[in-house]
Amino acid sequence: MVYSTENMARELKAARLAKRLSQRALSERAGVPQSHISKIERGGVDLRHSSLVEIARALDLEVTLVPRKHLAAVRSITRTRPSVMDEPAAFRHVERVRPAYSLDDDDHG
Amino acid sequence: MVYSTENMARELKAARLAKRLSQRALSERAGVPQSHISKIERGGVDLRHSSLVEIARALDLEVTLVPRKHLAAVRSITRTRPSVMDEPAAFRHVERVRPAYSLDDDDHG
DNA sequence: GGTAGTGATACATTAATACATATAGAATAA
DNA sequence: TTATTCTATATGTATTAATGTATCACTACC
Repeated sequence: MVYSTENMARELKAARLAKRLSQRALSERAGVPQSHISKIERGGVDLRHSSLVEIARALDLEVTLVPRKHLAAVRSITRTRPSVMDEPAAFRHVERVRPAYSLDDDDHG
Repeated sequence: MVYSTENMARELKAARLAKRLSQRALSERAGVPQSHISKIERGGVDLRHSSLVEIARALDLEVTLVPRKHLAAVRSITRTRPSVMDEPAAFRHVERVRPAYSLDDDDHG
């Protein structure tokens, strides 16, 4: 699976958890089956752009194109640090995720 | 075709033209057939995420998720502002003043 | 025990991307 | 004119996203 896909999957999952939504709740908001949400978050899907936008918006996120040279500045604005205790108990057993929307890039120069 | 797709198409085309690249030149950079670039820019394709990322990177752009509440701030950076590192070192200590949010925009919804 | 909520997974089906290759039309330059 | 460049378009094929439905394991709580 492509790096960009896995990375996006992590970001979406982190954003969902930060909003304390279950996959089913998100699936209703976004109009996508829960089974598909699951597959997406596990990195098993190379999302179509329109689908990504739909899901992102259901999470109050917008998909944007940022010039590379402005990436650091953008990251400094969008960085957040969700606390473990912000999550509902039901989610705490879930694998811990990194900060939402961190644009940590490695792959590809 | 979906709005988000058309909008992305416009942004990609604008970015390509800004870099003064032909579709063919971009297709070689991104490893995608020129015919596909054409279709994309005409809004006839709902790109997969990995494809979008490839093409965007060939244009020195990164696909990012931005929380809606930070959109205005991000746009004000992205708009056309030169990055800090483009300035002579001697000016970098000067506090940056933020112009009012520019209203010109081709949205994102 | 039972119930409810969560996420992962399976399956069949439909629809669409992505690709290679080729070509046509418009504009420009030699 | 000819040649070149750029964009739009067409055809055919393989891959796969997306959907609908359903089930299973696990956890938490009554």
